[in-house]
Amino acid sequence: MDSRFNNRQFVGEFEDSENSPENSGGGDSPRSAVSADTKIASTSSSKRSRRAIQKKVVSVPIKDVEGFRLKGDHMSAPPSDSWAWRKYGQKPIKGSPYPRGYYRCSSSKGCPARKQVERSRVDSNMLMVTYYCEHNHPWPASKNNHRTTTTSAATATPTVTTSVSEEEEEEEEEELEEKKPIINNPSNKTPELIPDYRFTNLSEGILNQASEFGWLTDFDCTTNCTILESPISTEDRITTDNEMAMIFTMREEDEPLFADLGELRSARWCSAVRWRKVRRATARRPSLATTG
DNA sequence: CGAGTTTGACCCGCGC
DNA sequence: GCGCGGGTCAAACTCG
Repeated sequence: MDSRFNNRQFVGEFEDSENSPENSGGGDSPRSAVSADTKIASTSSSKRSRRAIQKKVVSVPIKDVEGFRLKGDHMSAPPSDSWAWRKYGQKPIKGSPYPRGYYRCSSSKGCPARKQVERSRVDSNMLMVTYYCEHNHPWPASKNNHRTTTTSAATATPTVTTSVSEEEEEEEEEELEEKKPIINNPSNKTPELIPDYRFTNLSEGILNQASEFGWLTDFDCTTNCTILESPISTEDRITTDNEMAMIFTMREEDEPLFADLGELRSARWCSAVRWRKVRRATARRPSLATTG
């Protein structure tokens, strides 16, 4: 355990797919002869390769979700991510005053991608959006191919977490061990002052992972990453020793990519990505100063 | 009329 | 073995 990384707070959450609720129960009902495509993250995945499941968690401040409204307990519009989603269920979640909505990708027939939307039980101003997709199935890589038909919420400020199966993590971990940069920060500089080159290797690793997630590859991590150790939300339940955050600062030339992000653009930051691999790769990194 | 949403029921894995 | 909790189904409903 590296206590330096304890007690940090992040937007979003991180779980291995196999430990996620989706794999701990239900959803594999034999009564339904339909929808092998709907079972991708269910227990039936044990018959598939564990690596077949990928999970991405995005945390969105509700205030940034244009069109997001609550009708009683119901969400009238999930956070838009440029893809079309069809709601197929909603469930109250124990311990949370807010229900969880279940969405299936409707952008292409048979698309196995799903997502779950719920309000953070810790910070009710945040929406937690969890995406699931088979590892060998292309995420809706093109925003154009998956234009959402739901109410626009394109001003959302996403914080993204990706996860991969343990099996794959182990392989990647070996690769990262080889690449692992020795990072020191004796000056305890704030993240903004930390030279980007310190994290170049890490960024490459992230990009390899991000390539699985279409739009995430839009980010040029190699030159625009800042690693955060500071709290970026009050989401304290998701702090673990294996997490850290990366902020992708936005360049002038990147702005058209985010032209529809409203306040996000003015904030000049696009996304935060926590990635367990990065945490491991930076195990030797001393504490960084926090940012606001 | 088609597409999307709501909602109660059903199923299954897990913990006790 | 049983109850609980989470995920999904599918009929009914709503909306454009």
